[in-house]
Amino acid sequence: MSGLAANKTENSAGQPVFDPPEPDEDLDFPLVELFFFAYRDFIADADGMLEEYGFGRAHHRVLHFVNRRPGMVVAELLEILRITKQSLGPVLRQLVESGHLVQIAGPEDRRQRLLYPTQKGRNLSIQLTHMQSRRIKGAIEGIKNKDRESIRDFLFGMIEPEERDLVNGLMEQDQ
Amino acid sequence: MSGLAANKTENSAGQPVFDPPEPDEDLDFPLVELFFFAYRDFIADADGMLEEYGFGRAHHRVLHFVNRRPGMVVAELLEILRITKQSLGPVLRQLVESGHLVQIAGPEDRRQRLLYPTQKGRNLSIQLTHMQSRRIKGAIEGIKNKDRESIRDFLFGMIEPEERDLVNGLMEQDQ
DNA sequence: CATTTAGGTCAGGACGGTTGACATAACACA
DNA sequence: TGTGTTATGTCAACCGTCCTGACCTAAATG
Repeated sequence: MSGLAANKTENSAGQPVFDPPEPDEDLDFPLVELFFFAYRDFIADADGMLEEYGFGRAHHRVLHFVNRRPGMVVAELLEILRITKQSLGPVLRQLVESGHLVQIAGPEDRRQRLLYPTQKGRNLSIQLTHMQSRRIKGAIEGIKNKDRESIRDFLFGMIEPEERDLVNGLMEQDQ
Repeated sequence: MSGLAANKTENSAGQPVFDPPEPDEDLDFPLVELFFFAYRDFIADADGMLEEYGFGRAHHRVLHFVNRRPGMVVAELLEILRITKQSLGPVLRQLVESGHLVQIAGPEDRRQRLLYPTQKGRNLSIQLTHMQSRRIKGAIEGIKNKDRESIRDFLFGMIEPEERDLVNGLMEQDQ
């Protein structure tokens, strides 16, 4: 009974089983899967380092964006991360307790809590970004026509159109 | 007290606060962030459709790889997904109960449970991949020199080197 | 003064993962 | 035959990261 080979359609228990999908110009399996694997390994770089501090990916994201935008208020952070304040709460508290971030009352609106990295938080964030940048740099060096612009345009094109202004705002400090 | 502007280093409660990181050739903030946002929106496409079935991302990944490799055994799936069998268990059971997958005893080694999609499972997987492929296609169309090869090489270069053979094996059916 | 806003917190729950321990069926081998 | 190993499944306990709902304080706003 070798009838279940991948190229034969077969029946079992009344349930039909099927061959692998045919190649289709609108089914780009290779790029879909490469994106999945690439992101998995891209994020794994940082996971190990974060583990040493007892941090997870949520801490990483908060640390990253506070370093990118020192003085950010909590509401801005919630908007970027698209999570609720109840979910941000513990993460923020741990980062403050561990001395990676500080919260300072807003100079004009004292209800606000401006978020700043400490030197410790800045160092960790830079280390994490450094690891990820090295992987990106290595990947760009591996392609035929070393075209950083194309990669940037491609990734930007992957972002939901309505989101692009928000992301562009975040990027305005660099090109 | 407007001394907390982003370009001034300041002290508060004994904790130093800092300026945004300087541009650095080994700190590619734009691409790091674009990768984050791109993956977020790439994955969000599928989430809505999955929600209608009460499925999450774990179901998506299982459904995808079983469709790509019909007849895959459980151990192979665990290796690709890098999760434990305890964590796969409920996901697999739900997909079988909902009629998206079937499990068939291996014809040679009857301990094995060969995984096959049903027509229902195949349809859903193709729908999901179609959405994601359209986003990728749109992103490639948006770049200057429409070079699919470069994108593929870039994403492949992002994958952990020791993992590349495994991923290449998965891709061998297409170019 | 009343209302709204920024932020924090408590309670309860869901999902998706983990480790450890154990069970079952089937294969492999001496 | 028996013994050990392999493929898979399951029970229990736990963790991280999200959620909703409800409620609170302090400060700004009218």
